[in-house]
Parts: sequence; C-alpha cells; structure tokens
Amino acid sequence: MPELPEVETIRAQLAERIPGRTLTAVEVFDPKLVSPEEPEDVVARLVGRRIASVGRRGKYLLIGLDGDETLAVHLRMTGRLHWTPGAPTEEERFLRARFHLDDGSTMTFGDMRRFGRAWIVSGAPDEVEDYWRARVGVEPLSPRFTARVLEGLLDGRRGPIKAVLLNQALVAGLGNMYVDEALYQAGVHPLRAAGSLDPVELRRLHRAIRDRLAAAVEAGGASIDSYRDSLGEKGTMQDLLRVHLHAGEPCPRCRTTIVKTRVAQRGTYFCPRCQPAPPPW
DNA sequence: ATTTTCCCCTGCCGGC
DNA sequence: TGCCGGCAGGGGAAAA
Repeated sequence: MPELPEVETIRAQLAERIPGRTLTAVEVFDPKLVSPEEPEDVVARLVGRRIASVGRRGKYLLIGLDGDETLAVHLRMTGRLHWTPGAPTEEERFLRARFHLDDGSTMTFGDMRRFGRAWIVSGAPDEVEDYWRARVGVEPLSPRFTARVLEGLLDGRRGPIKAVLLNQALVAGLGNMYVDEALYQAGVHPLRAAGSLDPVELRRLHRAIRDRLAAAVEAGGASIDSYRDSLGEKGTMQDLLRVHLHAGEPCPRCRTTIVKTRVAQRGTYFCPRCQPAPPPW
C-alpha cells in the first residue's frame, strides 16, 4: 500500500525524468479515475501541456503543469504509476490511463482495485496551498514537524493514538504499516489515548515516525503487496518491518509473540510487552 | 467538534 | 473441485 515513502520514491524517480516534457497524448480507459469530471474534458486540459515539476503532499503526487495547474494523483491501495522510456511494450493488466510524452516515453496508471484517483487542481500557488492545507497536515519529514508540533496535534484528543496518526489532516502521509512500525519503535500501545502520552513518549514517538519514514524512503518503499516503483521495481522496506504482518513471530527486541488486533478498522500489529496496554486493560 | 461507521473494489484464502 | 463469505485498506461521506 503506497504511503509517504512509496509515493516519495515514485516522485523522486519521475522528477528526474518528466519535467520539461510535454504531454502529446493522454488516454483515460476508466472514467472512474477522473470522476466526477468527464475523461474527454480532463484529456483536453492535459494534452499539449508542459510538465514543470513533480511534487508531493502526504500521499498525493503532484504533477505541476505550466500555467498554474496541477495534475494530482492518489494511488490509494493498489495504484501504480509506471514510466518507460519508450512506447509501452507489455500490456498492463489493470490499465486505467496512459500518458504519452514528447520524448517518446510513456507513463501508465494501473490499479487493480480501482480506488486511485486523478484530478486537476487549478489556481495560483497560494490558493493551491490552501487547498492542500485543508486536506493534509504537516509533512513528517520536514523541519516543521517537531516534537512540540506533534504534542499540539495530539493534545486533548481522546481517540486511540493509532487512529489519530492515520488522520491525514494532522500528520500527512502515514498509513497503516508505518503507524504500526512507529508505535512499536516508540514503545507506545496503539490504543493509548492520543492526548495521554507523557513528554518522554511524545519525544520517542516523534523520533520514531521520522526514523521509520526516513528508513523506508531510503529502502525505496515496502513491496508487501502490489507496490512497485515507477520503474517497476520492488522496494526493500518489507524486509525491515518489525511488527507489521509479523503476528505470531517473536518481537525482535524481547522475543514476546507479536499480536494482531484491530484498531480503527485496521489490522494492527504490536508487541504486548514493548508496548504496554493502556488502562483499564 | 470530534469520533466512528460505512462504502468503494478486486484478488486471495480458508472452510465446507 | 468449486462456490462463498470474509478480509485487506485510503480516504471521503455520512452518521453518531
């Protein structure tokens, strides 16, 4: 499942390859991808446009176009953006859209479960900033994400810390897998009330979030399911996961058996010893 | 205002 | 062998 590190991996790869290129043709095979817009309208607005930049906000990939417009892409669960230097050779199985660039290269959007979305965001940069601020919170790998900022985001919240960390409007880009890994590294139980963490725990959690995301970016993301980067390669972070998907196996730190439970409608993995249960459990 | 539930979508897996 | 229910999950809308 693409979370921040996976999207960042794709962003960095595309940023080396597609800026400066012009879209010569765009094909949308699945109207749902651009819903509620009509595919022909979206195509008409993209063809002939020059790509200026490739950015990211949380899990949103932002393909900046000349003329104050951005093609926003969200991969959701199983979306893939695949770039090839030439014309597409093999037919992608779950092809939903295809972008042709003026150097002959091709970018395809494949998506087995069809949850992914693409849409155009218009407006001057300051207006666009407001647009994203309403959807995504602080970037956890930016210098602006300090332990104090995290404390302010959690303050007064009674919901489980895991559910709060999954809220994209607070911290941008964390998903199920990296929340599990960060909470484990910080020694915080996923059901702890978000506002109940003491200063030491807050500091540990802040550090763990940054550390695990940075490690995952370094590893090129985690290919636990269908994830591939934009060159079709797997990441290696799946080999570095300590609790996520490791139910029944010994905790790397204390050898206690890793437990799987359900928090915020998500499969949740943790070590019952390293992450002590909150009262009244 | 915040928190929880439901829903979308398809492949996969266990049970019978 | 094959059918079927349940599960997986990001995020947005709807409900609590």
